Amino acid sequence: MKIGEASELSGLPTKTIRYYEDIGLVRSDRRDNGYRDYGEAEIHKLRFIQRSRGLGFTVEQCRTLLSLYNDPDRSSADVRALAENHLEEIERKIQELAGMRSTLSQLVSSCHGDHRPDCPILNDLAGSG
Amino acid sequence: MKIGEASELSGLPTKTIRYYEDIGLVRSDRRDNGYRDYGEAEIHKLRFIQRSRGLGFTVEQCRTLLSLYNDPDRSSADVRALAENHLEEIERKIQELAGMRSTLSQLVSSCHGDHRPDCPILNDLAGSG
DNA sequence: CTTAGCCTTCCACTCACAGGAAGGTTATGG
DNA sequence: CCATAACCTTCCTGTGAGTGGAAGGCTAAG
Repeated sequence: MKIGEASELSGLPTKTIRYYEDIGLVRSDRRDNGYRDYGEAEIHKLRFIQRSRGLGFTVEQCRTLLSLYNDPDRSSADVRALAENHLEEIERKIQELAGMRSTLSQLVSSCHGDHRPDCPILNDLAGSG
Repeated sequence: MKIGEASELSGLPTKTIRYYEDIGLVRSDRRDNGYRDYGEAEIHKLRFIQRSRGLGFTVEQCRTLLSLYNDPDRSSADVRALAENHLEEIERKIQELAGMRSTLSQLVSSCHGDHRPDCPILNDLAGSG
């Protein structure tokens, strides 16, 4: 199967699949004409990565997850630890964004938003609040 | 005042201040020895940027905010529109992260996390769920 | 025979800096 | 007078995770 079909089946852009090959995350066979050729196993791998990325794991974490997936002697504790770390990271980001949202929504609602130049948002950013 | 003190007063690393100068966001005078020299006005500007960045505005949005701040004929509606757009962006990111958190925390709690290789997290990523 | 739609490689760009090398300046201490 | 430390300068490279585009090869259909 050519890269276009692999793209459709995996949900990843062809550019991204080539990039993953560049960084050694996946591989591909080649046909005589130089085209990449994918089998079921690689598609499976690509979908695995697509799902992992969709949960916000970094590409390096995906690499680790893949190697854990392919290691029959892994312990589920290792996988869980990785996922827990990532979950904490997500939690941290949400907290940070929630703080911004809180401040910003206050500022937005305190700004009348008309043709006049007076603006509490700018006043706050300027430190006069 | 030299860049080190400007850094302390603004809360921005010296590297960042030089970068902002590179991209034309701020400026600085120079002493005879080539050192950057900052006055009150530039410090004020740096703090303005620091606060704006802290609320998650992009550097380009900071540039716009600064020019609005310096424009006596601005309308507060323009500022508010910018802030509202940004607020929506933040909301979107929070939603995305919350979705990840939801899925991930379910997966983490369904994984026993011991020495055995069987792992619901990997099973899910592999699409067998 | 040409056109469209695939595919290839390679290079540059994104964003917002951070790290580090190589070297100049200045304050302090002996 | 000299050494040393703590500043400062410019310039180059790297980050993460791709995206965009150029220049060119392959192939099926009309």
